[in-house]
Amino acid sequence: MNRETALACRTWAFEEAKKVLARVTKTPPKKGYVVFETGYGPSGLPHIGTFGEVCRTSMVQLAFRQISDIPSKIIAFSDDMDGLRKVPSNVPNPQILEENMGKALTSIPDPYGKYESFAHHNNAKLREFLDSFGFEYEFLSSTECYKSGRFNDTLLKMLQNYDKVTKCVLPLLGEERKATYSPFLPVSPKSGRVLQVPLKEVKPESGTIVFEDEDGTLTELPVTDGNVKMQWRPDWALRWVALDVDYEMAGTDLRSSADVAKQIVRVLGGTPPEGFHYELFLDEKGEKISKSKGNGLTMEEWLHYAPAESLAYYLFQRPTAGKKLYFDVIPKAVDEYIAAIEKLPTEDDAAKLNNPAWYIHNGTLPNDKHTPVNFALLLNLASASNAHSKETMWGFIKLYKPDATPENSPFLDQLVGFAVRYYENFVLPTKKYRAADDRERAALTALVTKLKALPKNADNETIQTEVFSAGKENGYPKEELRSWFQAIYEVLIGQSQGPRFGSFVALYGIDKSIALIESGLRGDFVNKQAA
RNA sequence: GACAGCUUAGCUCAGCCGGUAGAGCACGUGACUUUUAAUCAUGUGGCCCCGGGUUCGAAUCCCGGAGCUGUCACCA
Repeated sequence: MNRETALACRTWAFEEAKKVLARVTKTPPKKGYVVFETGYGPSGLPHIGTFGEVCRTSMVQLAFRQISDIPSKIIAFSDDMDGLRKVPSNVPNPQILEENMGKALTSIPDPYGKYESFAHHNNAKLREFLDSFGFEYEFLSSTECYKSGRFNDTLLKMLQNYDKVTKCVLPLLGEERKATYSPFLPVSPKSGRVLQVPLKEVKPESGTIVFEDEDGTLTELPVTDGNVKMQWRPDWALRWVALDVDYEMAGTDLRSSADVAKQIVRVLGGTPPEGFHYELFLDEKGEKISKSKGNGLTMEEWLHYAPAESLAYYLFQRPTAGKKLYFDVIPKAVDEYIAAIEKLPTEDDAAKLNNPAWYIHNGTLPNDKHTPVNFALLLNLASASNAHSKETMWGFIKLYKPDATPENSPFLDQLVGFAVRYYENFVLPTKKYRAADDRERAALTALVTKLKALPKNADNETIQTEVFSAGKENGYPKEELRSWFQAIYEVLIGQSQGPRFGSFVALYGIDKSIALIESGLRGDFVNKQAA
């Protein structure tokens, strides 16, 4: 990739990368590489926000690689020394967590019983999650950073600037909290809990703080080596300085806190990282997605109905705009991704840099994402054809694209699986069967007779002809044939529209189709629906 | 109240370092099909939120305003 071309690109990812380039051009990083950080709170499991942040940060890193030779890495930082404040609802053995309230997450036994601590469990889940998408990153544990002494120098600097640091945070706090606020949270040597207590004394010269422990004893602890954790805003600044972070993006909800953290970095004589604030996800009505309300889509739901690449595509689109995240955006994202991927090989470098697919595939041309059929078509096909299996779907696909097979179009095969799920979860529940009236009953009965007379391997057209004549011979004049077919769908499939019925029978199987019609005549579907 | 984002076709949105307004869906028409769905072709449809400014020229830049949405206790 030509550097000039890359520098001319104006997508948000390149604009971000250029900010980083300007930063390291001004003061080259002493560590010899550029650090992109993403943060993660391990009291819960990874979710779409986690994915979005790492995904987007990776895109900025990719852009940066096009405009600079300085090596770079992404750090996934886990805040696993935070005290546990709330027992998550979806965890087994909640009493274990209950008993360890307030302790650092890495000091609490794993309620799943698999890892050495609750945080280790959640960290493992995070890594598993990130790895499953192929992200490249270096994992860092807050606890390890504190305990190993990696943060010591910066912690001492924080202590020397205790008043200034505190002053940065105070304007953001409510009156009550202001009174007791301290940027340092001592870990009680007795209970192991991370304490939110006012400090009795701050001793920069000895590198210690004095506070009243839970049992009332006056205790003095060094701020170094994991004896003390920093409250989250200074904590953020702490690792920006200690790890010399060059870039970190954050949601707009953290804007003011990020600004405070930046101030603290300056107090310590550092340069705050570059970064921008992405907007939060909204639901269909433009309201904020929250777990308690249960509105909007979860990451699992998205991945249940569409490939991860489509989600990455969606996340690439204007991160600074609030994005509505609900089911209907998925098919569009999938199809736009498909269109992008099809276009990519034909584009010159400048155009590639404007193509989301380039970012999604880390600047490479994937050769296994081709599909001759788009997702919208598959969704329609699944609903129309009553498809419960990929095989049925493939039968219909072959009518349109005779050359396509699951073997030569694995990505399409994957999409077919998603379309079937969509059908089963969204369309099936809305089906409304009705009973056949007398004319329909006569025609359907005639159809059964005709189908029984056909050879097992009769083709679409032959069957279609029989369907047609069954209607014609049983009271449907030519101009009413439309309602004959409509009746077939309403009685047998529970929809007013369906596939070409001859094709349907050929694929579904003549015997099975006969059984289906007989069930319909008996009223099985209507009864089942009533029950 | 402070700050941020959004406001462009019926819907969802793209475009924005200024140069005759775009896509998908929906809708209309046609082709194909012994019905429908699908597919293909084609078409209708915009005071680009309002007002001002800069400019030969503004959806795009600047100023002012309106509406919608979000964030701003504690915790992280």
